[in-house]
Amino acid sequence: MVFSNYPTYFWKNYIMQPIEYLKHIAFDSVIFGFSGEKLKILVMKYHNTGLYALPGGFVRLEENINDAVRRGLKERTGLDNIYLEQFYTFGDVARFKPEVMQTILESNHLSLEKYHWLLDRFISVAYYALINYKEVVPQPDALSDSCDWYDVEQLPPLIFDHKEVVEKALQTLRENLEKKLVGMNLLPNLFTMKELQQVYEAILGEKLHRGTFQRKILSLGILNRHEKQFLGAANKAPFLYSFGPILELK
Amino acid sequence: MVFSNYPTYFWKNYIMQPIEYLKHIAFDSVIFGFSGEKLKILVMKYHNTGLYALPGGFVRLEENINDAVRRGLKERTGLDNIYLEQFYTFGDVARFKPEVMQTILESNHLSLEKYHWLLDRFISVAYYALINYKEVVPQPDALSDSCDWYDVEQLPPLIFDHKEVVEKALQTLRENLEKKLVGMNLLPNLFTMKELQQVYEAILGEKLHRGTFQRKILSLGILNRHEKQFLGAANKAPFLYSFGPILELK
DNA sequence: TTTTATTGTCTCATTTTGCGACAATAATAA
DNA sequence: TTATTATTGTCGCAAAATGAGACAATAAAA
Repeated sequence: MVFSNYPTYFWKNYIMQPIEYLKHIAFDSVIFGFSGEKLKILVMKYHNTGLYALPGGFVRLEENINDAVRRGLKERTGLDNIYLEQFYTFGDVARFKPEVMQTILESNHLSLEKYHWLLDRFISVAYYALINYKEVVPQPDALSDSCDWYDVEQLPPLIFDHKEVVEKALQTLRENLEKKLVGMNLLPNLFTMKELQQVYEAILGEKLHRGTFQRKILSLGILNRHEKQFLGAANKAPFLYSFGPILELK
Repeated sequence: MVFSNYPTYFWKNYIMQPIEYLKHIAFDSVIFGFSGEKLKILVMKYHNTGLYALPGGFVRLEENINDAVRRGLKERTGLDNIYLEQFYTFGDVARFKPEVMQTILESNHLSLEKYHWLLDRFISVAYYALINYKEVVPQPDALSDSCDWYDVEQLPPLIFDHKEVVEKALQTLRENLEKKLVGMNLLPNLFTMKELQQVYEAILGEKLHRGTFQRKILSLGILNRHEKQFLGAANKAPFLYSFGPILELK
C-alpha cells in the first residue's frame, strides 16, 4: 500500500484533521499493461528503503471505495475511464506488518506519534485495472522514488502480502478472460489479431493455435475490421481491428 | 447486517470496551440451502420493526475477517467447516442508512449515544455459504425474532443494499457452479443424480437435459456410486452417490 | 399380472475444437 | 525485374463435446 499524495495538507495537519480517512481500510490496485509480448504491472518504490509495493491508498470519509480507487489510478496514470474490477478483500490480521510501516515513516522523517493510526491493522480491498501501456507515464507519489512497470514473472520482493495480491489478481484475470472478453482493454484502439492473441497468451501463460483463436474471436462479433495498413514487415499486411461498435478514425 | 450475540458483555459495557470491533467494517453472509427443489437463504427479522436483513456481524480487533464470518455462521447454524466464499466488498457511502440503524437501536431500547459508532458509515465484506439444509436449525441473535429460510425468488424486502448483495451472491454462485463443482455442498452425504440435477437447475434457473447432465457429471470422476436403496417410489430405484474420495458408510 | 413412472444407458445428429494446409501478399534479396 | 521469405486469412478434416430422443430395466401401485 502506498500513500495518496492528494491531500497533502492532511499530512501536515494531522492534529487538525484527525479523521480524514476511514481507519483500518485501504485499497491496493494491480495495474496491468502489455508490452513486448509480456504482461506487466505498476510497482512503486519507497524513498530510502528499498521497499516495493503496489499502488494504493485510503478512502476518504465521504467517498465510495470505487471512487477512491479511481482517484488513485488517476494520480498514478493520469487516466480516467479505466477498466477496473474489484477481486478480493484481504482481511487477515497477519497481513499487516507495523514494523514495515514504521520503517517507511521514519525514512520519510514522519512522526510515529502523529501517524500512529497508520501502524494499526488494515484490511485492503484489492482491484485490478487494465490499461493501454503506451498511453501512460507512471507517476510516483510523495513517498516514492518511482512508479514503474515490472514483468509479472519478474517482480521485485513486495511488502506485506502484495505478492499474494498480485497472484490472486492474475488468477481472477485468467478466469474473467473468456467470460468478459477483457483482453482488448490492454491494447491501443487499433490492433492486429496477432497482438490480441499475444495478450491472451501472456495472460493465460500458454500458446494458442492461430487459426482456432482467430475463428473463435471473430465468431463473437465484437470486433470491427478496418482497412489494412502496410506495417513495414516482410509479409502480407494484417487487418487492423477495433473493439466494440464501429468507431470511425480518420 | 445483524449484530453478533456472542460478546454480550460488550453491549452492556461499551464505555469500558470502546473499541471491541473494527469501526466501519462489517460482514454479511448469504447462506444458501436447498429444499423442495428450491434455493433458499437465511434471513433475519429484527425485534419490533418488521425489518429483514442478512445475517452478518463485525470483526474483532485481532480477528481475521474470514474467522469472523465463520464465527457468525457457527452462531446462526451451529455448523463448523462450512463451504464459504468471499464474493464482493460493498463500499458505497450511500449503502448505509443511519436512520434504519437508529430504528433498530430504538426498538431494542439501546442508547443512541452509547452506540453512536453503529450510526457511522460501514463497508461490508460479503460472503456466500453453502450448507445442507437438513442439518440446520437456524438461530436468531439477541436483536432478532427469527432467522428463517426464504425462497430466493420470494424474499421479503431487505434493509440497506442487501437485495443487491443477494443478487451478486447468486450471480457469483452461478459463475462458480461449473468451475468449482460446488453444487454438492448443498446436499446430504448421500444423494441421487436427480437431486443433484435439481440443485443445478435451481441455481442456474433453467431446466437441464437429464442424459446430458448425467454424462457430464459422471465424466468428471468425482462421484462415488453406492448401492441402490429402495426409496419407496413406484419406479426403478436410483443409485445413491457421495462426493469426493470413497466414503464408507454403514 | 398388468400398468405406470422413473432410471441408466445408448445412439445419432449437430456443434465445437484442434491442427495442419494452402494461397495471398509485402518486403527483401538476387 | 524477378525470386525468396515470412506472415496472414481462410479452409478442410478429424476428433471431441453437446443436445435430444429412444429403449430396456425395475419398483411400486392398480
